[in-house]
Amino acid sequence: MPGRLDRIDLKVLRLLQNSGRLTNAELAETAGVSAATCHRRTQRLFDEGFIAGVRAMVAPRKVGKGALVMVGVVLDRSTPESFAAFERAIARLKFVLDCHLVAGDFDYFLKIRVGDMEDFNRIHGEQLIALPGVRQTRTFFVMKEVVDNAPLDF
Amino acid sequence: MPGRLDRIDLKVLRLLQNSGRLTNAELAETAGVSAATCHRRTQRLFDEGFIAGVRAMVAPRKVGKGALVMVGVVLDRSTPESFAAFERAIARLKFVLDCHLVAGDFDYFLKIRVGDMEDFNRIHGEQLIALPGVRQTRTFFVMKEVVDNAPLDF
DNA sequence: CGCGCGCGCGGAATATTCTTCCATGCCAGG
DNA sequence: CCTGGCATGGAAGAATATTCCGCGCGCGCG
Repeated sequence: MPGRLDRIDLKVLRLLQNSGRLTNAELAETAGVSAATCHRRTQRLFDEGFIAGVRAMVAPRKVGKGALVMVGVVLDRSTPESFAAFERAIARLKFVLDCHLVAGDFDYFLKIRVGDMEDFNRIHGEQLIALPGVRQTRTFFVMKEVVDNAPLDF
Repeated sequence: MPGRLDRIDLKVLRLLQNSGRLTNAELAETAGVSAATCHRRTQRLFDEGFIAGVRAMVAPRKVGKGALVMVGVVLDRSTPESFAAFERAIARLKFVLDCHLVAGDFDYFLKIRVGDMEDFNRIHGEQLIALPGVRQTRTFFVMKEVVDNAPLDF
């Protein structure tokens, strides 16, 4: 790990996590350093990979992606090639927000955003169960999003 | 819903989702409109809630949150009060990134970020099973993050 | 048809901000 | 004490944001 984070770096990180479009001037004032110093600190956070990117969080319902579904997947075989093929295929599916290889009753957990249940059923039938090596899937429709994509606490 | 999105709005939305710190000038040029128009469009996207916020995505491993865990939760009773109490308590736990009420074998699905397994075991024993109304939890350690928090496709 | 209205556009001007350069202060090692 | 390395803040020129203005277009009404 290239560098450690002092109090100011942490402050900048937290500020940018909450408001990614804060100007450098605003950051500097809140963090209590000069604009020049703040600018250097911020750039370092980007350059050294502490900030992987800055993203506008689009409201899903506003763009017709109001339905959230969690899906547990079990594969036929537990071979490295089997896993690799599945993961390669998953990467093409844009509606998959999360895909994690897990230990437990499932091989993978998926988090999927679609327009509605009908939308999901089509996708499930046409694309999910057709993924390479899939033995079974278990679908958990989300009825209420209590917390979705909360900011990281550090 | 207040307004629809034309081709330019969509372009700006997608650009900002991928690079939330693009300047208005850059946005304008890429979207093919004047800076003034682009500025108005962008502000509307914020004002009308199409963009819920802009967030710097902090690299979890860089800040000591490299471990991801999915947890299925079953409550004792399925009453509205029982759900409400659980949700209220969950909101205080900063390490919970997602908490969704689902239909199926579980009542809730949680996505949790911590430092490591030991960290999680402590939290599980001290905080998760102590949440109001929890009958049982099932833990799925994430062994590989294939896709994490992918941008929305719209 | 012609007219006026509303709307969104781009250009221009001002205010703000970014970005870099430079000189200073601080600290550790010789 | 001196020296080198390093991070800082101030200052200045370049870039940007934000607002104001007049224009053109389409639409509905007289």
